[in-house]
Amino acid sequence: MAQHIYGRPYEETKHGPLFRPCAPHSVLARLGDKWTILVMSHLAVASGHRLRFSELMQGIEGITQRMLTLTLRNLERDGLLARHYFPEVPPRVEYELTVMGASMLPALEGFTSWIRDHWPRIEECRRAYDEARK
Amino acid sequence: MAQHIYGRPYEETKHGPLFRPCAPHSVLARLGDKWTILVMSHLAVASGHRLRFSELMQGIEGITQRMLTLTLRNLERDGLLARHYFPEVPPRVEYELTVMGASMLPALEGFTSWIRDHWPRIEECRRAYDEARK
DNA sequence: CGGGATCCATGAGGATACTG
DNA sequence: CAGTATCCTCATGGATCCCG
Repeated sequence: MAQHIYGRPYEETKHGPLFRPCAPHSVLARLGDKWTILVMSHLAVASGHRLRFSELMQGIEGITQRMLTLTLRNLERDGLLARHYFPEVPPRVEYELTVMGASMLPALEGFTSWIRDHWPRIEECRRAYDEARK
Repeated sequence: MAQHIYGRPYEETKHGPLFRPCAPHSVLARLGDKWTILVMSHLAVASGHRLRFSELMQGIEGITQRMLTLTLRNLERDGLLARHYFPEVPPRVEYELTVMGASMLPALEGFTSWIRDHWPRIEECRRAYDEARK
């Protein structure tokens, strides 16, 4: 029988619950990568007007051209980002969040605040753990 | 000046907002890995009684001993999981979520439901994107 | 039983150079 | 300006074997 806990599906077997890796996890995996949230946040702040490639680069400390390009392509592929290309000389490209993309960060806000509230304790636990095994 | 958007900090400069990679992101990165959520979910279902290493292995399809060990160690290090070791022969080890660990999945539930609601559309966007560039 | 140790394949991510 | 194209390093994760 299919069950859920906190939105995650599992099957109830005679040996106990059985969890499987599932496809939607790719969304969390993407969010967990190094630059995605920073790019989306920058676009969210700009909400209303689009941002150019160079503006995004300037606004995200340490990102390289390559990683910005890859991050933007992945977001575009998922339908979270719209890319507007103008074949002028020199070329101009503008980016903005789609409606779906704009709805994502607010949905994550509850968890973001959980992290903010618990981060000091987590850091403390890590230090204690590392210290005990040094 | 320090500002925030959806809980994420950034600095307002004369060239526009500036975002930096920040440490708490490691929590999201950990959640984005392959097994963490499945392990935590299994422990959450068992809430009230502890689970043994072998029970966790059985309940998570495809996980190897090595990855289960690594995932458990990381959770323990962050203070999300408690490990109880009994030096018998053969040895027995029991795991349970800490109070902080137990509070994490509920905090994530809002975003989990966002994923569930938007997943079909994301899949559709990916197919369309891949099709257009084939 | 619950790992640790080791080896290996893959992919993320960084540095640099080049281009339509 | 907004990328590609290469090359490189390192971390993640899988497979296998061994051990107290």
